[in-house]
Amino acid sequence: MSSRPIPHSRIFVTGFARGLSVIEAFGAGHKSLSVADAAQRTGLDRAVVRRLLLTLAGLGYARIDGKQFELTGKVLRLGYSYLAASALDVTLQPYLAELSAEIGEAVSVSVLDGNDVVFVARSEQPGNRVAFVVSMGMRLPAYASASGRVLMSALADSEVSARLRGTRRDKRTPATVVGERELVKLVRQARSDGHAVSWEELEEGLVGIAVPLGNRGGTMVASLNTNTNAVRAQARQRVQRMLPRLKAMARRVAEVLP
Amino acid sequence: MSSRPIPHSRIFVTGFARGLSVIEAFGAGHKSLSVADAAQRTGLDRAVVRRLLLTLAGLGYARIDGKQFELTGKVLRLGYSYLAASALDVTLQPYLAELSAEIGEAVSVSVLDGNDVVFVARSEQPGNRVAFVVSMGMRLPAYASASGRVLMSALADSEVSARLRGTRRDKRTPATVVGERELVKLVRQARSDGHAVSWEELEEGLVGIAVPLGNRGGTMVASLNTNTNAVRAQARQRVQRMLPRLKAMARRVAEVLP
DNA sequence: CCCTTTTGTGCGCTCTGCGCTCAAATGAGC
DNA sequence: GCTCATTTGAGCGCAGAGCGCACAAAAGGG
Repeated sequence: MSSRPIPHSRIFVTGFARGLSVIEAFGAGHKSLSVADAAQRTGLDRAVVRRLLLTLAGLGYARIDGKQFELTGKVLRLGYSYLAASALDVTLQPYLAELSAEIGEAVSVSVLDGNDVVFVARSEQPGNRVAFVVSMGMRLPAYASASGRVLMSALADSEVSARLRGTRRDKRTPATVVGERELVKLVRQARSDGHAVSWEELEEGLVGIAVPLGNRGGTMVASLNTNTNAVRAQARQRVQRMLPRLKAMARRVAEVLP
Repeated sequence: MSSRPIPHSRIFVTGFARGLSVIEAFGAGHKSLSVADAAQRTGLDRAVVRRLLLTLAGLGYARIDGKQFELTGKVLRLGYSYLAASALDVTLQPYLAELSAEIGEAVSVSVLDGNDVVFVARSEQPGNRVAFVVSMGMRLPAYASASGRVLMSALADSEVSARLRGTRRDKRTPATVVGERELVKLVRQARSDGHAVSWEELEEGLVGIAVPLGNRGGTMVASLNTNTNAVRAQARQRVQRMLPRLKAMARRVAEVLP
């Protein structure tokens, strides 16, 4: 006679949904959780959480240490399913490497998840020539990053406003734009320019440059971005030199994206 | 009268386990799956898979496009739970940046998952000074990488043998060691040396260097690694110069790891 | 040492979700 | 365009999975 949150839609596997929420209950500052901790964080009954955690442990996604549960590296496979699936990572790597070498800065590819930009591929050019892929997972707030504005430019203005309204917008640096109307205008700008540049809005000294990555059909699937340093001399000219190269690469990549 | 794989252990949430296997059914070359595809790949009944996929979609982890399902960026949150939780990423970042600057090469931290080494943190030093974290997810075969050997050195020899036997060991370069006995010996070597070096075993021209990262209690929690180029002159001396710095940093880091 | 609070777990009952089934859609062949 | 074959979507009755109560066992607190 207690909780009846979902009226059993008959096509919804409650146990699965609850399990996923348990995985997400881990996170910053919650490396290990006891059954009771996890129950509190998810709002589920302790017995339920216990079964779910033991299931995770049984499958190797978690480890039991006394009464504390910890996720194992295996959970990365779940996220990896997405990355490997959206062949972005693998398909794009040679292009990213080439572009990175050309412009002398690390380049990356990101997609939109809610109000965050999520990085899914990256290539760096660290003086040393051994190409080494490390990708995935990092999140940035969409409103304050060039890539976020490019990605949001694929949405309708009303949707952009709605998302902005639903996000905490911190003034991360003095230059960060946080006003909803202003941001919508910047997204519109990105739409018509076919690129976005963010000057020290995310971090002092950091300039973000992003262009949309479309497929042959012309639908935007991701954003191609790079950064440069605002404090070095001639940052402006540098950005102006980089932009056409990013766009040229985006055009080439469009041919190979499904 | 069909499948009865698990006799209901009473603490195992089947729906959850099956759901996770559905997520993993996506992956390289399987960006989008129909209900039937996913059913075949997981070996589950179509009706079951359909419910699970619809559940994923309902929660925003998947998107429906006609009869094809696709994972969304939200699944990265699941893996991210692990990364954020194992504060490795955040805690280590300043140390990694310092080390990377000191030795002039990208450095990274990895953990063991089964037979793979998984990267969980990284810092690069790409000429530009803007520190930018991109981490997570990349996998390498443990047997052929320095970090893998260091990480396996925390296991008992018998366990190492067992894992090696259960892995396909390709000769990725002429230098790759693939013999089980030889590899066990190398792991033992890593254990007594407190480090491992892999000369062009993973990729031609690439030298991997790894040391264990322990916590105060002395239990190994990860591996700290870097790479250098085998073809540049004096690679050997360079490795000899880098090793003590890696070890010194590992000692410092041990103080801050839980 | 007793009492309070927190945590772990057994177990009966109900409601979930399984997987049979059939219907609808798709498409192949003529 | 019609028929047949095949694939996909859903309804529904039944059984047993898993819910959550309630008790037990630790873990403090005074």
